[in-house]
Amino acid sequence: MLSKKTKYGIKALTYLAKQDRNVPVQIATISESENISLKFLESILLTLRKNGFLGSKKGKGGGYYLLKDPKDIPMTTVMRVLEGPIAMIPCVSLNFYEKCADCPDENACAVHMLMLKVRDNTLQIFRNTTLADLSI
Amino acid sequence: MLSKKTKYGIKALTYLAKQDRNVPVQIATISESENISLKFLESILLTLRKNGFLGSKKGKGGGYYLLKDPKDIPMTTVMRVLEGPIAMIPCVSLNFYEKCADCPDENACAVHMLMLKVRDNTLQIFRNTTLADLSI
DNA sequence: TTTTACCCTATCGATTTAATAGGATAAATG
DNA sequence: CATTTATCCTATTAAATCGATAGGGTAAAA
Repeated sequence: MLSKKTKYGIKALTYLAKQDRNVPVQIATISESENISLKFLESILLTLRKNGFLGSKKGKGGGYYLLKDPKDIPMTTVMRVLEGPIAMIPCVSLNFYEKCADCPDENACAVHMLMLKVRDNTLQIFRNTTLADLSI
Repeated sequence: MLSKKTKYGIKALTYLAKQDRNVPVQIATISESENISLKFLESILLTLRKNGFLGSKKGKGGGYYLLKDPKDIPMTTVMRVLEGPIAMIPCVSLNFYEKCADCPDENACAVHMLMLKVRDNTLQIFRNTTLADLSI
């Protein structure tokens, strides 16, 4: 299941991608437009800022804005920051690899084999889809 | 994340697919071979039996066995019974569809658009992969 | 100096997950 | 027919995660 954090994060990024990058947008504006709890969204945008996606400005006229061109933001990076691993199981994860405790041989494991195929495909989609593709 | 229930379920099915279909295999045998908690595996096999994948036999010489040829068991059916929806979000699910409360228009939603692509791809893999493919 | 809006940490209730406990039922065996 | 074997079934629980909220701190603009 995709977490609401990720869902809301993508919606917020998409919202920002449709705006003028030089004009900061307030959390409250996005919150109301996208029907997202203000405080929850606040923490999500904070995460996105700390991870280099957003810039922010305090005080009157402040808010958040995209730091990069949407077409230079592949969904892999967004997903990894908000959702964590793209793979369904750690033993096939590129960035969050972990060995299964119960599995003596990964190469002989049916689950590993199947989930590797799924990960390859999903990864390709996320790599080839940028924020710009989602903001039309 | 793939649940351990699904992971263990697939491993157990794979194990059974490698055996003679006419000879029941005891839970304890699979549990030991695959390093799965016996009681947990018991409940998983029960689910698989109730959903038509396995047959069972009680008493001495009893155990579980596959009801169908592994090549006639696509992973879609296994995943749906053990894991639930294949889609990452209910609004793009075929079998477990639910509308998002916050989303006024699915067709204009970035998350919907992205997750639909992922679901299509993942579904294709699960449809084209059978238990036989995983049991080599 | 007041207002505005982001910054940051802590906490909480609800849900889900993985596992366990403990006995009931049915089939084979001697 | 009693005993052993192995599945059947329900309930419970500990831990983790999730979504959301609370509440005050900080910086910038007017």
